Amino acid sequence: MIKRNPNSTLAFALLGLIWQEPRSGYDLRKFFSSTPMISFSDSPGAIYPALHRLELRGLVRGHVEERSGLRRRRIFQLTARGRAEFKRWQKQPVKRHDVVRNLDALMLRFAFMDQFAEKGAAFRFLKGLHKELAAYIPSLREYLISNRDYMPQAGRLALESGIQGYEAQLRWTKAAMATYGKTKGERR
Amino acid sequence: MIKRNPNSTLAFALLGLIWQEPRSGYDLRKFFSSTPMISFSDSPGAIYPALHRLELRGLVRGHVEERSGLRRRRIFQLTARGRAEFKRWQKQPVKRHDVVRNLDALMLRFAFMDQFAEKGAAFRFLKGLHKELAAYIPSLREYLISNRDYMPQAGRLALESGIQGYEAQLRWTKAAMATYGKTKGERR
DNA sequence: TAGTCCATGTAAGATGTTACATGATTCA
DNA sequence: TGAATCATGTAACATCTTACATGGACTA
Repeated sequence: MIKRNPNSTLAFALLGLIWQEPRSGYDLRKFFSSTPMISFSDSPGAIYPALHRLELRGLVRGHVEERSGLRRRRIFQLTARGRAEFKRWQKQPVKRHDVVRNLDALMLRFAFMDQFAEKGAAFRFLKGLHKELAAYIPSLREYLISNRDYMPQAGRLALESGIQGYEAQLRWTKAAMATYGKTKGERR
Repeated sequence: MIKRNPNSTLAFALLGLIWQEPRSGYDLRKFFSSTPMISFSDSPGAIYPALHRLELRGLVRGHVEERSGLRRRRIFQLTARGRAEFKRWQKQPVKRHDVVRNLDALMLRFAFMDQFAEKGAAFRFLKGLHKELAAYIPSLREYLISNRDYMPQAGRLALESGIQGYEAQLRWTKAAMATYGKTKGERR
């Protein structure tokens, strides 16, 4: 029977890394702890159960590596199902909800975009992200203007921090689109 | 017996809002869904259980509002323990771990800073945040420089997005410190 | 009377955190 | 021999998500 649970952000991070090259749980933990993907937990209590779930769902397959010395490692690879599921995740349209609640997951999706998604997916993703940011930022600005006088100073500043963060993201999005436009001769 | 569980980010958001003024679960849900705090879930399945936990732990107290018509509301107030717990949370030092894994919670802490924390806490918070950002950003830059050539293009771009987000946060932090310096005559 | 808003709640289920446990190998 | 590193795992616990349930009052 097919499990109908949506995979977590961690699950997709694992799938993406394993697709890049087969890796063990330990490899993945080390990757998280020693690269900017440090924003993911490298705790064994998160990673090993997540890998087992992926295996149960048929998205990865692990096999024990034979080697002398050292404790045996289980190396995981993506299955065809795993690759399909990852692609499905990558090509979902960018929703406001993602921008508001889950920007990190969105950027994770993008990070693997030109390795595993179809041609043009990265550019489409950026266009969608641009659209949602360009719609969301003014609504935050309007809230600030209307409520300035009723908000405590720190609250006001905190909101400005959020707005400026989204504005930086918007600038990045434009620059990234230009990159793809140039590199791939993509047109709107 | 005293419960030793750390409260969640949502729990502290609820405590801060209830401290501002007594509110019902419904008030809190509406606040989340209609302001930039939309980044919190307004789902009843998150909010009502969280309020019950806070009450169990003695951090809030709810009482049923008497009124004709409409269904009764339970209005919550902070207890002395709730206020103490919130202050304790606010004055924790800024750690790199917070910057890397939980920047949103950090900004929530700041958002209530000049209402409920002691004088000078906001400025100290900003100094700590500045220090951690100024230390973390170069380590991301160095990773990018060392690994540029081995990273896929989208991965590189995603990392740049993260760096630029942190840089925007750093600029904001400096500007906010200047605000407090001016307003309060605070000195380093 | 049907729909919408006010208002609070629970149930099932998955995921994540922290802490603990274990065992092999290498190196000082 | 003790410490560090490689390597995988489990247990307890809390929290969150989604979906469902309920019921009063207002209004078109």
